[in-house]
Amino acid sequence: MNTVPSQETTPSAGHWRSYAPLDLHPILMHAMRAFNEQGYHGTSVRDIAGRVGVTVPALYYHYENKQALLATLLETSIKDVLDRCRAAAREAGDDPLARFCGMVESIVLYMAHRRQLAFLDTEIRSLEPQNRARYVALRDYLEHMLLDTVEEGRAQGVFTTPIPADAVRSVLVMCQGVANWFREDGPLTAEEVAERHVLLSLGTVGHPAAVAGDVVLPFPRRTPAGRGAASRASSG
Amino acid sequence: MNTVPSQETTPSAGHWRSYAPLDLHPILMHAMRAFNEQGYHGTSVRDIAGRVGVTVPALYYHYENKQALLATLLETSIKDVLDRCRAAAREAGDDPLARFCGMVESIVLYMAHRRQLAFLDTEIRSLEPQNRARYVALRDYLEHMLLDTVEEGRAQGVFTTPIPADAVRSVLVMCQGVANWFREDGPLTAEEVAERHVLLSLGTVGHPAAVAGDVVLPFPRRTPAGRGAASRASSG
DNA sequence: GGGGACTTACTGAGCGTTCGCTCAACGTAG
DNA sequence: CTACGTTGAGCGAACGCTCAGTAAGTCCCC
Repeated sequence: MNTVPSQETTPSAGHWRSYAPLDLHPILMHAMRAFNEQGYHGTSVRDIAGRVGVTVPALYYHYENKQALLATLLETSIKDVLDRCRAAAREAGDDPLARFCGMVESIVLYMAHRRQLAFLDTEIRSLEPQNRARYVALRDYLEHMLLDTVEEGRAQGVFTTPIPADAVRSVLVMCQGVANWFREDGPLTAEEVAERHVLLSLGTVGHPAAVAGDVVLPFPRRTPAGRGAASRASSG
Repeated sequence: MNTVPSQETTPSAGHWRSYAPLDLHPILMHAMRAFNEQGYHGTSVRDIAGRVGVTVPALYYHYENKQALLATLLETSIKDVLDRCRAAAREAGDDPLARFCGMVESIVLYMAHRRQLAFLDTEIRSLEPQNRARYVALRDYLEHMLLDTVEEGRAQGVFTTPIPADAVRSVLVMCQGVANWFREDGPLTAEEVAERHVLLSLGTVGHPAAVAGDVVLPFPRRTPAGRGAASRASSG
């Protein structure tokens, strides 16, 4: 069966910014939560079944095994980021600066809105080689997309970093990091976090205007300053 | 017993840059490797004992339980980073720019030279609340140190980021990220990676000179360009 | 519209294995 | 003779997973 969320693939403009409540098969939903709280190996099949409110065999009726749960979740997740990032890039057109900003925004929005799915990235180690290979290939593709944009921007003099590959990896790492600390009830909305990370990322790839302070992004805040990192809780 | 590495705390200048081969009690060493490869819950006590070449009870003679192995490893690790980072900051003196660069360099050097220890950071979730609290407190202290420096630099006009707290968190995330992908046999040495991350971090906190290209760091390379991310292997 | 064939979603029981951990006993070095 | 470091044997509990079986629905044929 492997019922998967409808994936929200309507092609309307800016659709990559909109997030309906996560709609996963109940088994996947509870597996995701359990894996987040206890990790893959720390979660038993009985635990997942218990959360769902069914027996263990019912779970095996829907999914081949425990591994398939994780693989399905991770693949669902990376494909959604990739789709949204591609949509953002398409919408931004050919200008490397706009593309870069759109891609970073889309990725960070995902990390915040789909935090629990995105956080499972820490569990790739628990994927069997074949599943991991598929996942890593998709993640590499995302990195490749971003790197192409940065290198084009560099050719046009928009980005000044002498080390685009390292810059892109760092940008992705810090975007991914959002899934580690973002909390819905924190001081910043997902949109604000995305905006801030666009600015930070521009600095990382060396966009002079951003660093000189010439790029003025609106920073609507729910708290006056910025220091309070909401819940620093180091992870699940 | 809980034999712990000699910690290399000689107070000579720049000592935070030097890394002797990791010298851990064999049990800790093999536990570290196993946790890296399979995660905490994915590793059995029997597996660790087997790697060490002793029986299970021998292991329990030296460490209270499996949890103590992880807690000891993580605490050893974070304390070492903290010591080195403090030493780097002390050596840099009062100038915020120099302090910031030194601290970032020291952290990245640690992530590369002590990759296997640093990578265990992904296992904090498996720490019991008490152990986790201690670990997180130390990590927060590190973040606080860096934030103070950045805010002082901001007051002096050295850093222009309007969001220092977010910038610092991002910098730390991207430093920590080094432990995920760095390989000793990759195209870059630990020192080169540290240097590059100093530059990237300067961009992230908005150091204008870095982004304008005025800060020229030497970039000795083992490979001509930079794109090749060595082994991207997503994790352990 | 009644009935056989088939499917979907699920259950209780339990398989064999492995888990973290313990205990009594042992050789050896000081 | 004592303390240290280790061992073989094994505890109870939990693990991932499978089995045979069943209630309820859907389908199409006549």
